[in-house]
This record gives sequence, structure tokens and C-alpha cells, in this order.
Amino acid sequence: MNKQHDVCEVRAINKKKVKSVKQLMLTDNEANSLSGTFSVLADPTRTKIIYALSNDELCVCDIASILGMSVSAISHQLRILRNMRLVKFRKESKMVYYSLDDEHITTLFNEGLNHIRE
Amino acid sequence: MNKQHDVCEVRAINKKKVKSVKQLMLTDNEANSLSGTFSVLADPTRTKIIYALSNDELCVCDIASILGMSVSAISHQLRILRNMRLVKFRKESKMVYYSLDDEHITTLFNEGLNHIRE
DNA sequence: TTTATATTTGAACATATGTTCAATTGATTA
DNA sequence: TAATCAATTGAACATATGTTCAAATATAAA
Repeated sequence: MNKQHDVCEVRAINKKKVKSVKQLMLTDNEANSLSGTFSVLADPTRTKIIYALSNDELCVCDIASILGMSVSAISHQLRILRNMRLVKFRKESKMVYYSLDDEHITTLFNEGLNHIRE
Repeated sequence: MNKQHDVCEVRAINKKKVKSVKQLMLTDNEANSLSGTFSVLADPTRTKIIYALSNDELCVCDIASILGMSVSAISHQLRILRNMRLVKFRKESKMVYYSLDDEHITTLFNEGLNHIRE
């Protein structure tokens, strides 16, 4: 920690603003939860999976085929989407069929899609 | 590439579904652009910065003070937000004041915030 | 039971990302 | 001019993340 850092971390330029914004500031938990939510959508493989599932319920093998990727890679990503409750699944014999489970995030997803497409 | 992969990448379970979803599928560019958009919001420091700037125009030093982080770390993150046109800035003597610049993403940001808060 | 197949899993690997540290730039002031 | 300060930058470092590979599960069929 050198002098420059001390100055800027301890003495703010506009103390009133700093104080008032500090009071409103997100907690670490809120910021982590918020950025964590966006992180789920921050990978092209996952956005493709979500997009694919927005059209149809699909098994792992078909998702892999659609994306042209290995089954293992898709399965790893599906686990992340499962843990975040973004997708649900049902088993039918050997196969596992995935579908979307979270309306909020798919709304977010579609807003993002509109954003890049307009 | 072993046998298992070949089977699942070449032969899909439900060929019709796979073919139709494949035709609708996002291009790599679209998927990268979409996930890239979400990536900007996928870091707690950046979400805090955006949140702070949604309240007020702020200089780098004050943002650092509000977040309790080094000026350098904040400046690096502001560069990312600048490159993505999420924030704009004006110079006033030695100081640089940042403010939000992109309505679309701040809408996205607020939707995410509602999502985690409800 | 043995074989085949759909999926999951863990470890290894490479790459991407965020922060720190030190140095630099640009503007102000003594 | 020299000194000071806000901000930026690049390199180094540690950590996180995504894919691959090999092995393990689980279910169905021969």
C-alpha cells in the first residue's frame, strides 16, 4: 500500500457524495448474487443451450449434436444450468431430457438477445 | 475422438428436432456477442460500479473510496466498461468523472437486480 | 450375464480474468 | 521548474473457468 493508494482510499474527493452512495451501495452478497446471475449467461455454450431449449425439450446427445460439441462438455454445462435452477430434466429410460425452468432468467436472456439484435 | 463421441456427434437421437433446432440456432457471432454482453455484468466489482453510477456521476477516486478498493483496480474495470460503451466520462482538470451511458444494459441490470431481490 | 449406449463425473490442461504493484502520463500548484 | 496528485497502463501473479480425456454409472437389449 503506497501513499497514492492511501490518499484515494481514505480521503475521497467529494465526501458527501461518497457517504451517501456508500449507504445505498449493494452488499457483497447482493453484488455476488447479481454478478453470479449474469455469469450463467456469460458463456456462449450456455447461451446456445438455453436458446436451443427455448425451442424444444432435448436430450443431452441432441444438444451436443446441435451445438457440434462433445457430450461431456455439454453435460458439464448442463450441470451448471441445473445447479442454478435454470433447467429441469426428466429421465426416460437411458435418456435425460432437459427443458427450461426459470422464467425470470429467460426474460433476461431475451432482453439480451433483443439488445444485440437491434 | 473416441467411439462414444462419434455416435453422439454424428447420429442424433431425434433427427427431426435436431435439424429444425439447428436451423434456428444462434450463430457463433450472435452467441459470443450475447454472452459478451452478459459478461460485462458478471463481475461484482463492475456491478457495484454500475450501481454507484446509477446514483450519481463520480470520479475514479470516489468510486474506489465507495467500493473500498484500489484506484488501479477500479480504473482497469472502468476501461472495460468504457470499451463496452457502458459508461462515458468527462475530464475536469485532473479528475475524470464517469457516468452511465447505455440504457439497454442498465435496464438489463435492473431486471437482474429485481430478480435477486424478490 | 454380457454388451451397448446415454449420461455423468473427476482430473488434467489451457485459457481467461481480476487485482496488485510499479511506472507513467497529464494537469495543477508551489 | 519542481513537486504533487488523479488517473492510466503494463506486467506479474493468483484464481476461475471451459473443454478434453478416461473412467464410472445406469439403463436397456441381446
